[in-house]
Amino acid sequence: MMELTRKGEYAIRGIIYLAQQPPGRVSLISEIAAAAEVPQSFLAKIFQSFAKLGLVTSARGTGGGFVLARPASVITLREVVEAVEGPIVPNRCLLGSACERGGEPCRAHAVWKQVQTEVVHILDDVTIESLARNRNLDEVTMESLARNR
Amino acid sequence: MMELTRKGEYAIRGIIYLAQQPPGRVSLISEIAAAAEVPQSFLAKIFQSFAKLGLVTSARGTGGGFVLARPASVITLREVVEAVEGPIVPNRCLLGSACERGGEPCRAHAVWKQVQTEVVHILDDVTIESLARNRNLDEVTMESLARNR
DNA sequence: TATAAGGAGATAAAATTGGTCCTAAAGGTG
DNA sequence: CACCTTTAGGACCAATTTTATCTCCTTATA
Repeated sequence: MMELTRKGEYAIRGIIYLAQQPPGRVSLISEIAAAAEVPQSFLAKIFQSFAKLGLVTSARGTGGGFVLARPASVITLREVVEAVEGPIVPNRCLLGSACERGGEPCRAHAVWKQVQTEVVHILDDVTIESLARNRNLDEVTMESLARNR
Repeated sequence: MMELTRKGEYAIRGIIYLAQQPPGRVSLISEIAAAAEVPQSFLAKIFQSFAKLGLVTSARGTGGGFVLARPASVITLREVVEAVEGPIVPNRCLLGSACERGGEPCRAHAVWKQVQTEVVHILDDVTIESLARNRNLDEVTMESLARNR
């Protein structure tokens, strides 16, 4: 349950690669795909989404390619995931008022709302910069644990 | 992203109905399906899973049907969801060591672990009894008013 | 005129959302 | 006891949707 698809996985791998490049360096989709080990044609569409949402800047033609549109420190994991997977919604009932049966929202409505809030909060607190940084995961874990009290 | 399927939705609706019955009362799958407004043939399979996992007790033949195997107060939402949707896993990489690339786990590994822990914790804290209970006093009030008329 | 992204499909495989039909168990009846 | 009805168990089927790619054509640009 609640699984990220390959699209989300590839999106993260791809944008982390971009974040690891020297600032301003332009990367080709072919280069990113090779480095992140993801299918190029698939990644191309993922980066189209990124560009449309203003996460990356794209340029066509010779010398074209992709660059982060903002510093990696102000791009959150949530933005990246939602860019390709859509909003984080543990149950459809959180979208339209689609869970109303007999005039009442579904019994678990408040629980799903809580799950959504929690997950969004976690992903909002993770920047692409922190993921791109070369450090051991223990440190990252300790940090987020500390933030969460 | 991270959506519960209809199977999970139906599972919750179905077991809540069971929890709302007088203790020991046996319910037929046809009855549960009608009350919860879910396809009977689909619900039958869901309850098979419940039975196999010991969430409900089933009996065949005349007088047969389903009863909760434990008090609703000690059945958690997590158990119900995992019974039909499988373990709560926001990313495949949390299962086998399938996210290793170049000897390293994926960059976001710790984040997914944290998400998993959080969600599991929330769902573990919700009992079917709490979901089955009448939520607001207004409803109860309206009901007894209607009865007294 | 290369080059590289944008965008519109096309497609195969897998998962979802059901349904059908037969079997097995349990109770009731003559 | 034999038999019939009832009700869950289980195997299998099928339509639809989603996932995961790929291909090809267009557009912008150095």
